[in-house]
Amino acid sequence: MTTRTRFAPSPTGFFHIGSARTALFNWLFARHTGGTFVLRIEDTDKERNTDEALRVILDGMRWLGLQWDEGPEAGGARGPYFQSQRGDLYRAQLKVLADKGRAYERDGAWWFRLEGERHLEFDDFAKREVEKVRAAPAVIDDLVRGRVERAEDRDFVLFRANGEPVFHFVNVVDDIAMGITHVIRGEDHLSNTSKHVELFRAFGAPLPTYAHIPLILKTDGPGKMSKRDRGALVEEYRARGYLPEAVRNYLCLLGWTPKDGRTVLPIGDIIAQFELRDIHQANARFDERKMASVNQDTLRALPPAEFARLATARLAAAGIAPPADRLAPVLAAAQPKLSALEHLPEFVGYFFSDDYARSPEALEGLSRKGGDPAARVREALPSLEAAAWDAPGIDAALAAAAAAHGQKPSAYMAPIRYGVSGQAGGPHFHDVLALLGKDRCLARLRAFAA
RNA sequence: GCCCCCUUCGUCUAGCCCGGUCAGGACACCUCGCUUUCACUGAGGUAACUGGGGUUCGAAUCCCCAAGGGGGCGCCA
Repeated sequence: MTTRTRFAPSPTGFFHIGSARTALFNWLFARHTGGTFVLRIEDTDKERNTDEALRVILDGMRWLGLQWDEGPEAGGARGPYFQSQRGDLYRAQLKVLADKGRAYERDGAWWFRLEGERHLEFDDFAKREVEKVRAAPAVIDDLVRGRVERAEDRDFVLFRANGEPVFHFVNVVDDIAMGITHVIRGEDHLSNTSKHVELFRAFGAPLPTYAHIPLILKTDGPGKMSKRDRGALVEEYRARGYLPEAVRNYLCLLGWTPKDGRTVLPIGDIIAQFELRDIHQANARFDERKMASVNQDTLRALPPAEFARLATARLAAAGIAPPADRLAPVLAAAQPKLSALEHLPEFVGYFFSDDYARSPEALEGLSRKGGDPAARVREALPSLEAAAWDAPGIDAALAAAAAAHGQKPSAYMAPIRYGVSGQAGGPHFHDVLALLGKDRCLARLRAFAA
């Protein structure tokens, strides 16, 4: 039997990192098993569904490289893939349940009828007397959680009085109609799964295999990641210049661990190793620093041509667009030292303009550990002016200045770097000086020392 | 209030199923090295089995209880 998984987002205008991870695990499992990955849009709540909201999801999925086999803009034999277009099916399936005596109308809405002894009881949560049912517990054989039993104890709504079907109903009807074999979703759905099992059984349909994956929690503070948390939205990483394969790689690490012990690895290797049984049971806390570290490693490992392509676009967006022949050597020097594309403009901007920003924090740090940076530059200037402008020549100049003023040669490097770039860090010292050229370096150093 | 899930370094985790290792790795942090900066790199270091009972010669690992964390309980998805 070929596997069929699905990701069924509701277009809210955001692509939450937790949703992306759910989509990712469904995609990974489909790819691992050679199955089909379906994208279904749960847009039953008409109020807040817009084209832009849909785009956020589709663009985000494609950006992460999670191409779906069936769904919007991909087609497929089990469509349409928008729930807003499947109303006839839902009404027909409601009638099926009604004919079996498992659905009934009350207060203008249609309800699912549980099987079991009924009685009235005061409900502490609803704060009123309600009709409870002693139904047999639904049994879920979850690939991640193991055997879970939970009993529903109240009839629940299938169709609202306004004629719209509710999530639990459309979700199950579609999963049956679309032949979904594995339901991989967040643990927040585990308690609701008993409703879904009741529906599958009422329809006489076989249960899919369930895998409820752990949630992603806030970095600090209580609860799961929410839209308002920093780093919670896929589109945020895209805007900041994160590499999609790095974001995807990090997401794999929340709730799953590669068997080979690597943390940064190609997606093909992840697909080959990915098993639902290996998904963790405990919730994972989001760590932006580790994500940044994965992004950094991925960035450094990029083929230089690919790095150059992305870097050029990033710089252009910041208004820095030098000719390719001037840019290429700078980018070659920058790639091994850069932590994120996001920082590229200030990392290399001073190569292309004399109007660059000086970092006050960098100056403060320099002064704190090395004395007066301008004084060091004044000491080094005469020998630099006489130096041959290559690494040995500059080293000799620094050594001469050091000998004359009772300093270590290294004491001059940070002040000189700051003098020519306004930064505390950057490409290798010698690369910076060579790429800027002697004249520009000396001019900047004189200005700084004055 | 009721129900469900979970519990190893600050964080992500390996180990747990099939009891016996100085409880391993990664990120972060700290220290030192690279006559010489750096968002680089190398070498070290700090740091964890939630608690209590039980079974056992022996428990992170098996069982029970408690506590803590998370989720669900809607005519939202």
